[in-house]
Amino acid sequence: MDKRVDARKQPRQARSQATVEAILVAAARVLEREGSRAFTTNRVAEVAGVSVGSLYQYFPNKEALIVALHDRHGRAMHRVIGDALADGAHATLREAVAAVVRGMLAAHADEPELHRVLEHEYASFDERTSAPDTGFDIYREVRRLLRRHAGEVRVADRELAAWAVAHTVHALVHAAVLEPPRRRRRGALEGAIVDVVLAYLAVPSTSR
Amino acid sequence: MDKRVDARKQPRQARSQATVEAILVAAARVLEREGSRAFTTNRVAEVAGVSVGSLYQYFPNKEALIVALHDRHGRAMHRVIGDALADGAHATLREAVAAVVRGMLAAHADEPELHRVLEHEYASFDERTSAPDTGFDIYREVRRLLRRHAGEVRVADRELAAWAVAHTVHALVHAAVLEPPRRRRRGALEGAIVDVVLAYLAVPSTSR
Amino acid sequence: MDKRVDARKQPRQARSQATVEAILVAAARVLEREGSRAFTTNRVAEVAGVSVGSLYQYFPNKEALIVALHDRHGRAMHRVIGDALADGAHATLREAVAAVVRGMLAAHADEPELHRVLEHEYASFDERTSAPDTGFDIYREVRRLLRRHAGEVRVADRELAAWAVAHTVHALVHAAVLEPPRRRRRGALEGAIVDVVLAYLAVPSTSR
Amino acid sequence: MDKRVDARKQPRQARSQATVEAILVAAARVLEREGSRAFTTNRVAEVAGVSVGSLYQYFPNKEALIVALHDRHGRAMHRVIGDALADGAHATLREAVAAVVRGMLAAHADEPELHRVLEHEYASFDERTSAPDTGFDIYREVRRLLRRHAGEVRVADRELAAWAVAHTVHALVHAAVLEPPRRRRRGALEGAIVDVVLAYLAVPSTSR
DNA sequence: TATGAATGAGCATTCATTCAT
DNA sequence: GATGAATGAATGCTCATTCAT
Repeated sequence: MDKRVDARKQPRQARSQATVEAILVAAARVLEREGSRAFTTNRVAEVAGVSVGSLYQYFPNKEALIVALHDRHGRAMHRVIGDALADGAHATLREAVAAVVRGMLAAHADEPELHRVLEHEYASFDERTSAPDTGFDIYREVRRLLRRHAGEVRVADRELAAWAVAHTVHALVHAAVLEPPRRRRRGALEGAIVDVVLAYLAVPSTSR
Repeated sequence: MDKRVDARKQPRQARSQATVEAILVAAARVLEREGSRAFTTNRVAEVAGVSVGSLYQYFPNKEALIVALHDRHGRAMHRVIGDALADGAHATLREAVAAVVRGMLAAHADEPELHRVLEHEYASFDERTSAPDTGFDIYREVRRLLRRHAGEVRVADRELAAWAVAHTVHALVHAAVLEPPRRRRRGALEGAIVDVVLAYLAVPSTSR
Repeated sequence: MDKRVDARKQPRQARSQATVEAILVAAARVLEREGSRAFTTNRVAEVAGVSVGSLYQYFPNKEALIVALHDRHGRAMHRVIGDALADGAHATLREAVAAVVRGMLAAHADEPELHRVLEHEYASFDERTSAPDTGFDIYREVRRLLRRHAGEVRVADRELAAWAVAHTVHALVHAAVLEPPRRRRRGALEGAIVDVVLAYLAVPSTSR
Repeated sequence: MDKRVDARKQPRQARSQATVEAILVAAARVLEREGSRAFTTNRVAEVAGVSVGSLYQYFPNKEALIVALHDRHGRAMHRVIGDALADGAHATLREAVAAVVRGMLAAHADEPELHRVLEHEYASFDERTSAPDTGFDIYREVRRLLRRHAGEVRVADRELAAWAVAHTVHALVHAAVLEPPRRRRRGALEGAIVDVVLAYLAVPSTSR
């Protein structure tokens, strides 16, 4: 029996939407500033300025909060990448990748802790919980990116490359905001991330 | 006031050492197979076949188990890298990196879930917990690697490169055992990881 | 870092106040009838007919129960003494002391065991516990008493006398309800206590 | 079924006696310096420099430690009073009482905390525990004192007076070492205690 | 709808006591 | 006798969730 994690009901009135919004903002705030230990439904409700009961009116359980936040973040990333791939937005692969990296860094800069915690909480759900796919398939996005700039991509196995690039960018963006090397500006980190990706994509892969 | 997480007492008798070992094995097993939610001291003791009391005889609290496991893993990784860098072990940078990647993949293959969970639990400790540094500084290792093969390294900022490489390898190794792309063998993933690293290190970085 | 022992939240609704009251009554009952060993938060909640959770809603920890009970008792004693010292209440020192002793005996008669246990538990708090002063300073009360009836008091060191009287009355009242001598009625004990105090205060103290 | 609290076995060899002694000294030390919370059999054994097993060789359970310490203290008090009442030791009642008070103060001065804690622990034993009477009956002692100096005693009910005196002295001696008034020397406290007792005994009691 | 008091299963941790060595 | 590793029942406390008002 799967546990429901989708929002309990769609808020239709403006007031309800405001409540849902307040709860999600509070959830993110608690996760970011107080850590996952403090992330209790009562605390979130308190920070949101509503009662626990109201929280449960819109979210069937605690996990639903995580799912909602995760989903939001996924959509934001989707937008970032979509913008970078918009028709005619960027002439070269490097420019496109740079745009994506810049967008992701910006999206993670404000609440770095949040995204690390979110990721783990989301991953540690019971198998029984059917975390609905948010419709954001990063693979697809990266594949689109590689296809669109196929001329500049030398790697033989494009699917494998998409896997490597997706995980590399994700990890380096997180590292950039959570454990940046001493004394480097964000621009330098952005450059390094782009370099890693570009060097890989531009050079013919080892015969194997 | 820091929370102690170091081992409570050094087991001297053979019996005690066996107990400590059983507890750590059980802790890893629970984390791997039952997830962090099931990771309770009572459950760990049960799986280890000892009483909770015995667990607390050697570990001052639950976090100490995480620290011990994390520490063990850190030492193992240290060994893997150390071996790959041993004098005359590998002639080229590619061979050295491949050896490291192969060793890390092997070390993560058996209990992939464990390492993901471990990482998060370790990271989510309170500030108050003084997690002792395990003495394993991956930066230093990577820097050593780059220095030793300086001739093959083109990147201008070697420190920044060490940061990028360390995080990239770490992330891709984890991804390889946790979310591998469909139908690729481990050898192919190893190759891709090495390619990402090598391409980056071998190509002159963007002026920036 | 002090341990908080003050009430966690002020009960506002009538229902909450009833709960708090039930918990305190249960706490006193358990202490009195089952002893300090049985004084567990679960037991108190059970006797109060509420869940442990409710107990913790109003008392941050077990010690807070002791503090609350101690505080209550202190206020009651304060009232007893205050009444005995009210303007024009008693013409002579003997009458005033007798009124105080009578009031204290009455206040301790119902739950003698409770007050003994309470006293020890309260005294045995960790240094770290910041037991708030209940505002009941018996010294001050006794000093007031002696000052008001200064004409009948012969002791040279009035401060010292206050110390002696306070501790004597306290001890004898407790002894009267906990370990009374065989076959004496309460009136006789009251008389003896008053005699001890009066004789001391009325007779010029030894030169020393 | 009563719980045994008497010493488990009489140590006959010198070594055993030394062990028992070490354990009791350690018990007193822990109670005095670390409080009743820290008073665990393991801690006592550790401080005594023996193993828990050895502790249980001589004391059937934790309570037996309390009983033994209580017993020791009782015997010491008995000796103090006995000395003060020895034939021809003191000519007047005041001198005898002063000797008793001085002896008791001295006996409590070193480990004041110990005696407070001891008293409560001893009192809070389960009914089921048959704490053996140590043979020290303070009433008898005080009655002997009053009888011997009958000429100076004016109180009508000598039994009642013994009760009052015994409890008063006990309480004031404890208060003198635990909560002495500011700036008074021990001599002054001793004087005050003697004054309280003497004034009471010397003055004809109220008709009642 | 909103509230927040109430619930109680569950978890980390302690400690008196035993017993194999 | 002595040791100290092992035991496990018991305790203080938390927090997701419910439901009467």
